[in-house]
Order: sequence, then C-alpha cells, then structure tokens
Amino acid sequence: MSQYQAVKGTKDIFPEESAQWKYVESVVHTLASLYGFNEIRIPVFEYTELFQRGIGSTTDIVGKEMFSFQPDPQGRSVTLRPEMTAGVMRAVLQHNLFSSAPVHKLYYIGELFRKERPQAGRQRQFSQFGAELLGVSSPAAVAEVITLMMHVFESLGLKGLKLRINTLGNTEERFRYREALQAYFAPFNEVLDDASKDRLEKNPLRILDSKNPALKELIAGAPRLYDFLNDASLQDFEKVLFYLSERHIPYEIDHRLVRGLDYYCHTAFEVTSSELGAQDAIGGGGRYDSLARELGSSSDVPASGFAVGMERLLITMEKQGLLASLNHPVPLVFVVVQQQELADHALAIAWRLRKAGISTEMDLAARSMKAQMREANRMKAAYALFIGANEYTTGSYSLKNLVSSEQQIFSLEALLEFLHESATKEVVD
RNA sequence: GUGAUUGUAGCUCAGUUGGUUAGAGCGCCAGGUUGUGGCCCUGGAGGCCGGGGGUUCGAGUCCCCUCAUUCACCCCA
Repeated sequence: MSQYQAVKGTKDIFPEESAQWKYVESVVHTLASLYGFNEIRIPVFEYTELFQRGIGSTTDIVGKEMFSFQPDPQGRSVTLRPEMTAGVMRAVLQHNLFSSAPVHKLYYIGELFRKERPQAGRQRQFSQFGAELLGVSSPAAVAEVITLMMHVFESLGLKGLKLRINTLGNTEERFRYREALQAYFAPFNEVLDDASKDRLEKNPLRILDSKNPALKELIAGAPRLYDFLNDASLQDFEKVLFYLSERHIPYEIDHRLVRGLDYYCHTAFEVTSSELGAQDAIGGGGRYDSLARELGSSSDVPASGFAVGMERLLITMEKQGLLASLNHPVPLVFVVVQQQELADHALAIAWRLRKAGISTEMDLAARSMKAQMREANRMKAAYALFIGANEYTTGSYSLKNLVSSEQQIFSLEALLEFLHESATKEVVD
C-alpha cells in the first residue's frame, strides 16, 4: 500500500479503459454534430452563487454536496461544478450569444464534482456528456434532445434502457399544485419521515418520488399534477410524446417523476438501466425555461437539455459485453537489437519507420534479445524487426511475423512498402 | 451525514483452537537456447499481514480506536 492514494470517490483510468472512453466520446462527438450541436467547454469551477441561484438552494446538491473554497482570503467563494447546465447558461448569457443568433445548440463532455458518499455508480468526481438547446420553446426542441440522447445509446448498442417521462407544467401551474400538495400532506405530518417533512415546506413535489415504502400509499392518493395543467401545457406534452412515438422511441409516462433540480419545468425525463444497482439513472433532463431569468437575464430563455453519466454508461456497456473488443492501440513493429553496438542504428531505423507512419516500439533499456522478444509479444506487436550484425553488413532487414512465425528478408525500400501496406490493411480491418 | 462490509505480495486469495524463518496461483525478472517471443522446466525478486494502542511468555489470528474499501440509505448522472 503506497503512502498516497487517490482521493475518496475518484478513480484512475488506465490505457485499457481509456480506449473505451475515447470510443464513447467519439460517438458522442459524431452524433452531436450530426444533430447540429457544437461543443462548448467551460471552466470546472464557478462562483458559488451561480449554483445556489441556478440549481436552487433547497436541493441536496447545493445544500450538502458542493466542493466550495475561497481562492483568496477576501475573495468570493467558488465551487467545483456539480453539474453543467448552470455554467453553460452563464457562459451564453455572459457573452450575449442571443444577440448574434436566436437559437444555440451546444453539447459538452466534462468532469463534475459532488461531495457524496461513493457507492456503485457514484463517485465524487464523475463525467457527463450532455446537450443544451437554447432559445426554442417548441416541444420539438425537447424531443430533439431526447432523440439525440437515445440515438447515442442505440449507436453504442445498449439494450433494455427505460425512458420515463413526465410533465411538470409551467411555473403557475406548479405553484397551485404545490399548494394542493401541501394541503394534502399537512394532516399527515406525523406520518411523514424527516426528509419528507422538510420537503413539505421547501419542495413538496419531491415527496412524490420518495422511495420510502411506508409512504407509498399516502403518495398514491395525492393529487396529480396532470389535473392542474391547462390546455396549452397538456398539448405541449402530447406533442413531445407524439414525436417520440413517431421516431420509435419507447417511453413510459411516470406521473411521479420529479427531477431534483429546481429549474425544470414542463417535460422532464430520465433513463434508467437495470444493469446498475441502486444508482440506476444513466441519464436525464428536461425543460428549464426559468433558469436564465434566475441567473439575471431580463427575458426568458426557453431551454431543453439532457445529461448522461459516462461512468454509468460504461458500466452498463461493460455488463452488456459491448466493451470487449475495445483495446488500446498496439505497435505494428517491435525493433529487436542483437548487440548493443547496433542500438543507435536500430533507433535510427525505428525513427524512420515512425516518420513513415508505421507505429514502432523498441526496448530502450538495453535488455537481452529474449527480453526484447518477450516485450514484443506482451505488447502484441504484429512484427519483430531484427537488427543484427548480418543485416547491418548486408544492409538487409529480417522481419518476423509474430503470429505466423514466418520470417523474411527485405531491403529498406521493400520493408517500408511492406509495412506501409500492413498498416493500412490493419486500419481497414 | 447514517448503517453494514472488507483490509495478508503487483492481482486473486489461503493462513487450523493465538505458537518458530507468513504461503499458493497468476503476473514480474533471470536462466535453460551468448541471433528469435508464446508452451514447458529451473531459479529469483517482491509482504511494517492498512495504521495505532491493548491483552498475552507469544498476535496475521483476540479487544479497543483510527484510516481506507465496498455496498446500501438519502439524493442524483
């Protein structure tokens, strides 16, 4: 056990695994641009007030999960970003993007930080990719972000994911519903658990998705938000569902789905994976029209977005056997030196091969031929190129195929040509 | 923040009712083959038995504390 270990809830990603990450990221980049989203990269920390205003001070994230610190004794408190949406909106408003175009479609991949107790599928540093469609209030906008998200899952080959969807209505509807809920739950105050009592005051909607089995019956009898929605809100939701059906995206309406963040309105959705254990949400999102105003914008900015947990996505892919064939790149050629007097010559050859675009490795530690061959084998190099006294004097090159064990002699030109062909063939395979 | 769980070699794990120099498999290194890998054989390196304290003639083993891990609650990706 070494003296230092990674901070609680963080983890190292070694080459085997980083190859998997790169693959998923490449799919995200490709599909996001297919849908017309462009990448935004924002700072990993922001002033703490941004998250307090944006996410909402009653949420657990702001209440107890933020990594906050003060860079200067007199300075303002800053916080490692616990989610992306607030920062993206801040960047868009700060740079007045809406003065140049009415609609902005942005996506991101990045690390987030939340001070929670780690468990399966939950870390203190984790990654999400996500997209935000800003400036459009049409149901087509939410449908588009959901479609992009589901397209990524499909493209990666994931099976059996469940999309649950609900509508939270507009601010006014939710306010009236909130009062109705408080009126409903108030007489049962003694029955409620501590967390729910707290929520009754601050955010009664969240009592609805409590997992406490003791409250199940009580919750089932609660008034439904659906009954508080006006025609416009209902039609908006119906239209979203229509788009999903038309695109063959299966969903399940869940009237108890309430997302944890204060800024959501109208459509809210969540995707779960049965492969994940207790933390089974792999992605989620919704509409958040009020966020911009919350952050000081003078006008509303209709917005839709989703976020997907990279680690949870990768765990699910692993369980479904979708990562087995992904490996880090291996060298095509391993240069083996017979005697150390030829090491410089071998280095020169390796350099020439690399300049010619042929991935090449060699032992830099002056080890025995046997050790060099073992290394080549361990690296799964396709060929071993022998640099020995014979080859050196005759100006020839012995190349051994490490799979078939066949060995043949080349001139330098022929060698380069042969390896170049092998390299392009590998890429095609 | 609460509960439970597990800490012995790089990895996966043995280690009897407390009893001499703490083991195996895999991996690593070297040799068997001083111009050729994988398979095989031989040898080798590598352990404050998570840390601290206590009980005992004696602790990897028992007790207390602590740190860390994992899982669950809460909540979320």
